[in-house]
Amino acid sequence: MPTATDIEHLLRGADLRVTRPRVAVLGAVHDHPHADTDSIIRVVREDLGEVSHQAVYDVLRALTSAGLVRRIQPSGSASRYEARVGDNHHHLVCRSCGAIEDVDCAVGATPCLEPSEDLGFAVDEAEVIYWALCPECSAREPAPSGSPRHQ
Amino acid sequence: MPTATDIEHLLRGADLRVTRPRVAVLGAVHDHPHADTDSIIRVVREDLGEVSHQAVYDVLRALTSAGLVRRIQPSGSASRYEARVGDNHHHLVCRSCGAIEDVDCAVGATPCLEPSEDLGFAVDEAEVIYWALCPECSAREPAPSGSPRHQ
DNA sequence: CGCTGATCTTGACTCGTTCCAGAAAAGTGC
DNA sequence: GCACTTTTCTGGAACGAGTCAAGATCAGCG
Repeated sequence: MPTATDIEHLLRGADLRVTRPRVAVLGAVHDHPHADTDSIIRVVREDLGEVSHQAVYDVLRALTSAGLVRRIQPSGSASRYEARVGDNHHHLVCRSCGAIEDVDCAVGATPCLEPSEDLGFAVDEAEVIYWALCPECSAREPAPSGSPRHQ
Repeated sequence: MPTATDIEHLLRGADLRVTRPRVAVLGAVHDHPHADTDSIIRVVREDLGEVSHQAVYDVLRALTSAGLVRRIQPSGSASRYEARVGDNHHHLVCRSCGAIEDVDCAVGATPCLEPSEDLGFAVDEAEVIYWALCPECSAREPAPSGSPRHQ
């Protein structure tokens, strides 16, 4: 939970101008990991009053390409963002309700970053998604028989 | 490359009615691994003449939930489908051109299907994507400086 | 052959996201 | 503080991927 000043430093460190929308968005992403764009817009507006959705999209793009946030797009749901970057952790995603949890890399420090054969590709990231049913959902619909609906 | 009859058997084996669109779609997925929905529609139409996009979407959904094809959705690109199912292999995806290659699981037979801590989630699949630059693209734009555009 | 429910067609529609352009506002370096 | 540049705002409009709904058609069964 970085303070407003921490966030300011983060922005400056990434050569980004410090603006109120940026501080608010980055703060929102820190406070609500895995939030989708819509929730972020809502949180930011609670904080600042009216902010155009356009601005939020712009800011999220800027932060993403500066590497301050990471964008994740699990199948069939809108983009989500998280501020935990740099460490390479993975995600548990519930097929039913879409809940997302962080998990540390199963294999080790420099984890799964190496496919068995790289075919000449220059790999820079390994993204792992564990598809699952979260405890609540597996209680509700015990056997994910047939086809799990994860739209 | 299964023949039309093979495909028919596959469909029947999965308790699916054998219709011309289904045969064509399943054939197309076999012939064009990692094709997106649009390309599949195009291929199917070359084969059968007019087919509604709706039908193709329906068929792909049916095939996916029957387990005859697998749906993959790398962040920021449309759904793609492949007919190689059952073995759990992973994908190399080029950030620049979107090319996809199969790679076998790096870790072993029952591979990455276990996060370090599962938080009570019932994991049924681990999806691994290696983000990379393919040989052609890394020749073209040597240093992927700044933010790779992979929209 | 004829029924029946599964499948396909048609066309409109939602959703999340991006693009546009000009004007206003705000951050930064001097 | 000022000028310069970037960012944001307004309010569109446009986009692609995917979905919905109603009716027509077809596969598979007896």
